[in-house]
Amino acid sequence: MISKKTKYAINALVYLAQKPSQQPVLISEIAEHEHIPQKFLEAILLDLKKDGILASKKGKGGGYFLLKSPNEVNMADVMRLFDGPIALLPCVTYKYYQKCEECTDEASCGIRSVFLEVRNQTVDLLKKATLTEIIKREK
Amino acid sequence: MISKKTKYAINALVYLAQKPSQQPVLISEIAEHEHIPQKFLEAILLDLKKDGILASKKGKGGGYFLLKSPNEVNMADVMRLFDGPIALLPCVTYKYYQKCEECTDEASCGIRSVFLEVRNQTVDLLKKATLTEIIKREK
DNA sequence: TAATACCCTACTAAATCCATAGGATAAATA
DNA sequence: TATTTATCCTATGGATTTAGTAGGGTATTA
Repeated sequence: MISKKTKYAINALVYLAQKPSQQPVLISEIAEHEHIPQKFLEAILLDLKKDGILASKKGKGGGYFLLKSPNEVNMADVMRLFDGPIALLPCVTYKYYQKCEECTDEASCGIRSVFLEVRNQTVDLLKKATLTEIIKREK
Repeated sequence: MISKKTKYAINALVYLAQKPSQQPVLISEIAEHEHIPQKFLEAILLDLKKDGILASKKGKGGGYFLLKSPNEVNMADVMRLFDGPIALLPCVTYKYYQKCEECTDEASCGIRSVFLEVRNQTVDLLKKATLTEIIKREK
């Protein structure tokens, strides 16, 4: 299961992607419309900003807006940002790789082979799932 | 990521599947060979027994052995037993289904559509991943 | 300069994970 | 029948993660 944080992030991003580009949207507006606790959402949007997906404007007339193009933002990246690796085993992840102590030969491990396949298929689907794609599917 | 519990369960099952059928194997032997804390393994094997995958024999000459055939035991079932649903969202799982509060029309939800696809593909792969299949891949 | 709205740190309740401890129960054997 | 063997069962605990809340700081703009 993905965390609520990731789910909220996706909801917020889909919402922002449907607004006129570069136009700041209030945190409170997103929070209310998407039913997300506002203070919690603040932290989420900040993370998305630090990652370069969103940008913000302070003061009156401020808010958050998409920095990246909606077809550049995919679910694999968002999930990794908040929940870490997508793989189900540490030995089939690239960035967070960790060897299994019990494993003598990784290349011939049948368990690893299965979970590597699962990971690759999942990452593939999630990379194709951009904001543009999600919005397209709403119709 | 799957829990250590699930990983240990899979390791133990693969080990047992390679032993002569119906022949009891000591918890201590599995624990040592697969580098699993013995007391922790006890609880895991008990769960597998309650689920009908394993059977046990008490007393001298006792131990655990596979009750189901190795080609009937798949990774989807094992993962569900210990970690719960495989799906990444509560609204795309069958047994543990839960509606998203914010969702007005599930059928047209683009996010759900994506994660339903991921779930189906994953479950498909994991169902094909039986003990027989895993052992076959070791070679 | 005052209002607005994002930014930052710290804290917490609850749940989950990964075990460990200690004994109860059942089966085989001498 | 007593003893050994090995599974079965209950309770407990530390560490980490999750899902927030509280409260104020800082920058921008009208």
